[in-house]
Amino acid sequence: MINIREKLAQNGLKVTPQRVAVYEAITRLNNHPNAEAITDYIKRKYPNIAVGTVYNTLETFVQKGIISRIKTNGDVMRYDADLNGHHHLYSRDARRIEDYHDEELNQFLSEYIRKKQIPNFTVEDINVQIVGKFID
Amino acid sequence: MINIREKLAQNGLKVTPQRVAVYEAITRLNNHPNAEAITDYIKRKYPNIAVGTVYNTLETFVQKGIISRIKTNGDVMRYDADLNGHHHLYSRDARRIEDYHDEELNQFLSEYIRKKQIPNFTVEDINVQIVGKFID
DNA sequence: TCTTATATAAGAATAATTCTAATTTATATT
DNA sequence: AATATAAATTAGAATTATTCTTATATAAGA
Repeated sequence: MINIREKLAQNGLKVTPQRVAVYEAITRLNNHPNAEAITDYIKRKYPNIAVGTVYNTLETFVQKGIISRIKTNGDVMRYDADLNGHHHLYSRDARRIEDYHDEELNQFLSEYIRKKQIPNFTVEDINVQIVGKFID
Repeated sequence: MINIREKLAQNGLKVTPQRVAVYEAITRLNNHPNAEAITDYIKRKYPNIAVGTVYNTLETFVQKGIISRIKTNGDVMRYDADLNGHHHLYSRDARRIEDYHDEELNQFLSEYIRKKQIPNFTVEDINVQIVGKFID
């Protein structure tokens, strides 16, 4: 578990209650929330936060590598505080997104792609989206 | 190469010049265009097409499985007329997206995921996004 | 405590997409 | 070929997510 205050300081960012709140919202919600869900969550304790601040903060965090953005299919941008290389399970409509951790798969893919040598392209990250149906 | 007129008929869709134009724009542009690029392309020959029609048409095509939408990272929705299972290479900013065809990888992944049996999830599609730098 | 660069609030602006209602058209039927 | 009708298109208004602007407030170092 990351200490967000330290992380902010390490990145030369001021430690503000808004930033701490945004980070906590993402980890607490824990379901790849979008900006609106994050804002709503924060407003329960901190009703005056401006949406612009939430968007700014999210952008800053993504730039600094504190969180990541998740690519979706027709849905709005969503965010993830888990930075351990992992993949995602998507419902068809991408409304629901869950983590899929699989170290064996990570190993295989980076090795495979490294060997394959894609011409004119330097690989930085590999990302698997598994689309299907959640049963529950 | 698919005959779009037949494809429309097969799907119970009327064969209109707008629909044909949208499909042709996506195949001709061939670089995962967004709705704006598609509209601009069509307007050169067909200046009166309404943006709403382009959006409707894209949505209809996606529903019917005639084209696919591509998930991106902060960019707008983009479209692909190539339905042969393939993956994508993304630049960091996702401005540039290229196809990555690799049948061996497809084989491996579907086999791997099938064996792995993700609990409470039925896999329908697997999608690899390779993020990195294009060299050229 | 003071200074100042940085961050935030509030709301206006923008951009992508969707919606609405009137009109037109593709296709099935005569 | 003409007609009927369900479906599609147009034009522009509406909506929604996100970004921008500017004045004010604040964190952190001196």
